[in-house]
Amino acid sequence: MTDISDRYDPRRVEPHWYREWEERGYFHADAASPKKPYSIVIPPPNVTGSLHWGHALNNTLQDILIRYKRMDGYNALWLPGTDHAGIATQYVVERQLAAEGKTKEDLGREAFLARVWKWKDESGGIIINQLKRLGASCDWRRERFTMDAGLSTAVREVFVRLWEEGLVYQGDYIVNWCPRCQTVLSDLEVEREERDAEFVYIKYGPLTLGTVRPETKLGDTALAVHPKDKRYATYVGKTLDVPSVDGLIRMVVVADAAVDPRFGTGVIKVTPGHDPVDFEIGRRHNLPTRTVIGFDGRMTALAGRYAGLDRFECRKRIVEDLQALGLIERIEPYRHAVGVCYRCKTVVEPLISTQWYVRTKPLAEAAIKAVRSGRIRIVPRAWTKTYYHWMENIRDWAISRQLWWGHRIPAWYCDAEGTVHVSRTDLPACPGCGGALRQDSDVLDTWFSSGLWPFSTLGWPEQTEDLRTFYPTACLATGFDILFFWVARMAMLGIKFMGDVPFRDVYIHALVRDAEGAKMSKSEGNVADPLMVMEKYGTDAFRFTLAALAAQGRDIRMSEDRIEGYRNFANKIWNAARLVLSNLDGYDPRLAKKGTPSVADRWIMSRLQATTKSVRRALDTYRFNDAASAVYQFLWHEFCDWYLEIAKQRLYQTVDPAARAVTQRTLVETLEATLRLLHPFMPFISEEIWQRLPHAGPSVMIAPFPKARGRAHDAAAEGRMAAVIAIVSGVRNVRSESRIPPGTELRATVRPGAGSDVEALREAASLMGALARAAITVDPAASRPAHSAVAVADGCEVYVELEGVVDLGAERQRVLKEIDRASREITFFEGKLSRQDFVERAPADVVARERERLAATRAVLDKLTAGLKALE
RNA sequence: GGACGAUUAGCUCAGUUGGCAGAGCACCGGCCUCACAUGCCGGGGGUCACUGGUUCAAGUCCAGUAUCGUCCA
Repeated sequence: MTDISDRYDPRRVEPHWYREWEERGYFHADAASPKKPYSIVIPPPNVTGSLHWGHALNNTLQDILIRYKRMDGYNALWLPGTDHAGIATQYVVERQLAAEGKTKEDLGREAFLARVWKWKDESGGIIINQLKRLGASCDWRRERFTMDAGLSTAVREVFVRLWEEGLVYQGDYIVNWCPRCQTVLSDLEVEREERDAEFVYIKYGPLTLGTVRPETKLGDTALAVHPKDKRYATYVGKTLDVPSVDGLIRMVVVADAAVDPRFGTGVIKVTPGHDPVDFEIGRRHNLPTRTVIGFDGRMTALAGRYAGLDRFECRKRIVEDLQALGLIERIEPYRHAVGVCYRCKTVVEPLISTQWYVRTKPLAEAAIKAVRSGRIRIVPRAWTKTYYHWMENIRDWAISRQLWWGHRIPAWYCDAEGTVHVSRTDLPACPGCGGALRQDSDVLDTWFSSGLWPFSTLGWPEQTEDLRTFYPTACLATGFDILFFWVARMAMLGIKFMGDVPFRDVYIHALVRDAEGAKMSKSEGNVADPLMVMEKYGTDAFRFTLAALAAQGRDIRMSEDRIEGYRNFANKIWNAARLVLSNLDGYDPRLAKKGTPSVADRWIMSRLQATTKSVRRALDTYRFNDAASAVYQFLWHEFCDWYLEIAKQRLYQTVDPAARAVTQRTLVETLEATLRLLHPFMPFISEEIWQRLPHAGPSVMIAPFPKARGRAHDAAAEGRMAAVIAIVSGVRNVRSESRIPPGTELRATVRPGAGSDVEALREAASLMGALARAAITVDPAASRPAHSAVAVADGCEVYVELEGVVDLGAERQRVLKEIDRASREITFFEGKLSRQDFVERAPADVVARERERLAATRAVLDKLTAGLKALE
């Protein structure tokens, strides 16, 4: 391995291993395997999408889980796929057509759909290759698309069964309409955007009210006030003739609790045709509806002389006309959030239209129960509240979309009979009269098919082996932004159609933001392409960064500094491996059996066990950052900083071949096991190095994940190493603070403390000396040499001779600093222990611990004080 | 207006059951020591937003205040 560079180059390593794993079939899960199943379905990215930071985080975490479980002996399935993304995909192709000067109507439905499929086959699913670049160990043989034949069958089956049970219905309701996309949007597809507007106070006879939408005045059918509002009580139930743009109009005044008496004047106009709240008020009071704005965003014939005007143009005209008539009291600037289409940002127009709905209440009840009973676990717990809140206030789900691209609604109309027929199979003729049928022209909301994803992808409605083995899935990992869009719907539909929850755990992770905290978004232009970042720093560093940041509550602020740090970590591992590999000449495992492990050998093995335990516990509870930092800490600050330095001493100084072999074995075994711990986080570098080390099996990817053995904690070795580390650090500290050049060889004497193991210290003396660059002797009877510094380490006194080499003033400063620190601690402990309450009421072990600490710190102080005197 | 969340080192953030405040980066000092300068050694740095309360003990539990954020009206 000495032939390879001292810089780790991920570009030379990564593409190779991914291909290898895939070709060897490691990603594939066998439904017939006797192993315990562990399955995850991917949140399907849009087929139009390309990898952004959110995907990168989401899929890295899933890959960590699945690689961990696969290594740990589970039959691990990660099922990938994409989503047909109705509006987005149709929009992409429509834009292409527009560039050719054509519209989808020019092509006709069938030709247009053919065009979309062509686009999908040629340009869709870029993200799949990007996921591979990320190292995602998905079972690509099971890749699915929401418009696949099988999934389409599932969609129809679900629609028909819901219809048969009365859970799907058609109705005239107020919907969110996008005049540009010419489709209805679900509540969730409407985004809020802050915009400046005018709050116009209009006189309605004796009353005045404020509105930001004066154009809807033409659709007013009532005025409303709060029932308890005394100011207007006399008007309630009265009919007023109020002057308006076209003379007097007749308005009834109703009382409704939906009115906020503190907002504006406390009076609102009611426009049931163009406002969701007004729509509800209208139903409660049997008010008529006037639709004055059409699906094209222009005023309808009912708008009289305003007919044909764009709704915003009309707003201006109405205000002008009202002003001319003296009907405007005043106009105030107003900033508010308007609903816009999540896709094209056009202001959404609430309109009444006929749509298909899912009756969600009965489905939601079961989904709530699943979480309450613990059948579904939401992690972190805090999100359960949000889930309940949404589920308990759920509104019926508008599932029809006026698009062409998607699952066409399986409903046929017989115009002759005036009947509707919903069917699993295409209907050629009316089952009643045999006459011609017309299929509903709408398609279903994309989330309708996504809601079936955890079981439709496994073959449902067929009772497949995959379904039996892998449903319910173990975990669903997602950002909180689609908790309602998707997670809630999967829960409802999974329970309904599978009779069991679709997943046991829902792990909600943060959203990725840029270093300034802004949401990463293409329109903001603040996005560093994650693929460029992977290219620059390596996929492993990129993934490790995401894992290390994953714990953060709601946001992750991404910064390149952090990624660079983990790139350095990868390089560190690489170089540690180079050191190990270059010292394996003549390594004979049989010879190692004849040797005895040193304290350092036992220590690093013990630390490895502790690390293994931490990593497992962290991964089992979705604490990815804890897992990542446990590996990082161990590998860098224990294995590299201490063990490798010690091992070098033993390898270069020891003549005993058995001892040398033991060291080699410890190096190999520790590094090998650590690479297995690291693999889920950094799959590529771990494989590359693992392959070069002595190992069992064909790939680290399918090697067993390390297990923590119960009795592996070696307290004796850890105690002895703690002393070594403390003494070496003590000498180094003296050197540094006293400005002694690193090259100067020091002389130091260790006087063991009361509880020290003198023999162990003697054994470690030369080792400590090498690490501290000092000649160290251990002498229980030592007295302080003149002109020496004293360090107190693990109860021992360490005298460092400063004869000639040193600035005594600096040394005095150092000791004074230590004395100050110890004194402050003593004050703290004394204060605590002097309180009667503490001693009497705190648990005995806590009190005892504090007493021990006080005694130990006092001993340190005594030694330091003596040391200071000796410097005078 | 309502709900939820946040406020800890210069920055970005951890801190699981209350028991001596942590990491990474940045900073300061010293080192090209035979794996690594993408490195090594040493070091400084915090009234845990504020005010009360519970407790022997509060960053952690409770109430309120302030500022910021997200979602919903």
